[in-house]
Amino acid sequence: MGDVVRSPRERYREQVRDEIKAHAWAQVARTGAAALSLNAIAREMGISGPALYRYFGCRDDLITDLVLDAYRDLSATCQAAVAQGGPPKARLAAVAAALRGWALADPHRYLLIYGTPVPGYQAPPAATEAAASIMAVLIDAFAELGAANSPVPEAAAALDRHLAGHRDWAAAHPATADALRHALTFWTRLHGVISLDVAGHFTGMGFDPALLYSAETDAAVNAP
Amino acid sequence: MGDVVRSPRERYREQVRDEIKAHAWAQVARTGAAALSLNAIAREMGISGPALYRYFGCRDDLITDLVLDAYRDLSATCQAAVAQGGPPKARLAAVAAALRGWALADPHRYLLIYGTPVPGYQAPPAATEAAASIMAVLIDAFAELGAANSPVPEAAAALDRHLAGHRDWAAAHPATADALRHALTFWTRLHGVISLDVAGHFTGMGFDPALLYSAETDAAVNAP
DNA sequence: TGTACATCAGTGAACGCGCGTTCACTGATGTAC
DNA sequence: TGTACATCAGTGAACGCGCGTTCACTGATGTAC
Repeated sequence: MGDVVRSPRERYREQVRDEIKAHAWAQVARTGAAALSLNAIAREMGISGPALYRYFGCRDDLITDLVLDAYRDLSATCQAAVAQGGPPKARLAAVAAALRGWALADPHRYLLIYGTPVPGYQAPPAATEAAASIMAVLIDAFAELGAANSPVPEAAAALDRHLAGHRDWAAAHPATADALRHALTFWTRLHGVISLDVAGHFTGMGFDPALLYSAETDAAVNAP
Repeated sequence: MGDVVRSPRERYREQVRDEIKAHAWAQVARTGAAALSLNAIAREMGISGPALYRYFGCRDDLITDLVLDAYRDLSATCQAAVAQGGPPKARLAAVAAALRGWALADPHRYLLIYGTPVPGYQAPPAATEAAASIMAVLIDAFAELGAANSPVPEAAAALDRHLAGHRDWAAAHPATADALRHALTFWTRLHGVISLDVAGHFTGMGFDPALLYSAETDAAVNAP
């Protein structure tokens, strides 16, 4: 409140900020975040380089904004997918599909948050929190799903015992270690397929990554 | 043959090439491959920048050399792990352990080949072949292991049917689609854990990635 | 409603930096007679 | 064994480029009386 009514100047500022970010995203999509250049953005916008400093303190501030926007957008996408309702397994499948769709729509945006860290750039704490909120969606769904009936292999059971005492990342969640393990596994397996796909490591192999992704989603949802 | 006896000059050339590459690796380890600089390497070596052009045609040639060396080294590491003998499952577990050890020993080396592509750099065909030789190790092991007894879920069965007709990447292998699927799954799952680990996405979460890795290795080896 | 003042977006010049790459050269090392 | 020549590693100057960032400024927009 209070900022609901904005002066024309404030509206204008926000507009230009958004335009800068739009060009930044286009540049990230083209060459990746490491090559992001303030001068290039200014050139594309038809303004001088120093003008950008009215809107962002420095290059890293811009990147931080992009990172946070990406996290927020992905988090919202996952939450929207899970909110479609239905049984837990269907909702998890929906999250998986949404995640892949989001990643393929703009590979460099996915790589910006989950790929090789940008050299010299340190992500802010808010990014970690945003990442945690994405995990929370998964934890909730697996918690509702409950443990599988099939016996848990020893390696997985060992992980469960460990997670029971090492759950800082899910401190706010009352979920069982079983749910935490499933959420972690879901995340790493889907990331495994997506990141190799997005980095081009499947090209030339001649199979359809979508089918591999489906199989992995299914396996992660139904894992013991 | 013929190049077994080398002139002092040839020996010297090779020595300097190796030294350049050693410094290049150190730089990659420090800041990643995208930031690799010929001038910086020359400076570290106490020679002038242009001197490097006696050894590498251009910056991309150096990167290509690093990429190929990384693939070759990883391939040899996996082959050595598999060659330790024992039943297929034990050998696959050995490969998994070797892979993680190799990645953690030099995270940026792993990211150089499996991470976000270096902007503007196109990997040579030889790199794809090297990558295929790593997959071959996995395919062989799973082929020897044979299909699991447990029933195959529908999503996995669908992938099997697809792979039976889309196996360009394993054209040289007589392995069943089942073995191909297991090899793919093994690769993507382990990559999922390793890449998130190496990119620092587990830091602050408070659990031990090694246990997650063990559980995933176990699940991939014993998958239906 | 009109005037005086404050705010602030954007400019253009400049700084210092590091990059990849070329070029003509020097001087040491190796080769052939 | 000694001399003449060819090879070739490495140098230093230079090219053009783009980067992030600062600074003093102009001129338009908004605010207060």
